[in-house]
Amino acid sequence: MDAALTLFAERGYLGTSMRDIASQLGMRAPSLYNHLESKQELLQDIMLRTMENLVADHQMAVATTNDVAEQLRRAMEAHVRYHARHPREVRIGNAEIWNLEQPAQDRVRKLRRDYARSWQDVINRGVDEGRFQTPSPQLASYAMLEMGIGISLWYHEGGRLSESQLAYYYGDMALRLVSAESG
Amino acid sequence: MDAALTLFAERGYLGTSMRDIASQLGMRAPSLYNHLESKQELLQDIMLRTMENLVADHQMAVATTNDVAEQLRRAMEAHVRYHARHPREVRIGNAEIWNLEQPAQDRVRKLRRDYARSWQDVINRGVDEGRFQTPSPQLASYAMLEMGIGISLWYHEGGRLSESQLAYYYGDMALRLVSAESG
DNA sequence: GGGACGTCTGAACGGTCGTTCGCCAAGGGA
DNA sequence: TCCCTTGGCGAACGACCGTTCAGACGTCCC
Repeated sequence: MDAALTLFAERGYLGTSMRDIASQLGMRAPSLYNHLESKQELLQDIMLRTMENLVADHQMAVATTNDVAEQLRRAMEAHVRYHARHPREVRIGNAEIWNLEQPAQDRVRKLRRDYARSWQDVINRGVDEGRFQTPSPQLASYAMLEMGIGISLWYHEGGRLSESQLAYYYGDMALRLVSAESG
Repeated sequence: MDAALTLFAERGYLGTSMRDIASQLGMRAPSLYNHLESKQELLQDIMLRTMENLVADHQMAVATTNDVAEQLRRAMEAHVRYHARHPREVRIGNAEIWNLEQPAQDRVRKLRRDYARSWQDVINRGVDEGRFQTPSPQLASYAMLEMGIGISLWYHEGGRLSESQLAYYYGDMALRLVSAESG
């Protein structure tokens, strides 16, 4: 539900009441229960869908080439584009894991772990092939993941930089981080 | 208050009740009001103190040298060390701005802006001196700031990397990001 | 026309929240 | 000994929370 996305992103899960969401839709709170089970279900749907889409975009991006430097660039571009396009989802995803009840919380954590591991695999392969150079592939991957997250906080569509410029610059920075020649 | 720090960091400001905090101290909630004005006062104290200390550490680090590459390295090291040493404060600082009432919220935002601007100044100077190379000094500064924030989420003292190793590696990555020769 | 269905609603539920109040025990200065 | 301060406490406050429920309305098929 779009209204919930906006409100959760702005005020947080606990800071948003069912009455708030309903009022955004011109209804009263009880009416919501004709369309959903509970507030928690809303959060779980949002977070699971968000992580699954992110991972899907990532895998698609990595699969489009065999050149490891190009893989890293495209992974970063997909990462950045996703964060620029879905800032509300990402903000919720990063802030509200603790408010997710089990077993959904563990499912999201597993998706995150898989995502991080896939990044490390790319970097490790680059190091093995002698294309990348870094003191710690793990730290490099963490840094790259984090770099994208901030985008969801300040990027908005009409800004100085287009989404494509943003993606290109961040892809560039990812390659610099491991001292790679740009693809 | 140390108990509030831990609880706010774990469950969030809205997810923590005065009864929770009191119970962590072996008291009942009303007793807390002998020592503080309100729950909001707790949050404001934590966040203002945190940002002021971070800025102070940063300015101290940058002032210790005139070489711009070394300034960038030391700024990143101070940034990383602060996030590794004060994970609870940083987590709260990043998650709870929206729960800060005015005028404290604007004060914190201003401190953040000043901090970010100081990073951009260093990078811009490096570019002007021909020591750094980057398509966008602003994006580079955002990326560096973000890189540190994640540390507060996963670093703990007994981990595989010591705080000093962490600081060194991240300083290294900051210089790589702007393609600078290490100091 | 009539009943079944989907949807919105006011009222209300039990619970938790931040905070206030009046009371009580302990301790120290006179 | 008396008094005053300090700090902790049970009870209680009004507000708000997520959710339930019985009813009211409209729309469709028969």
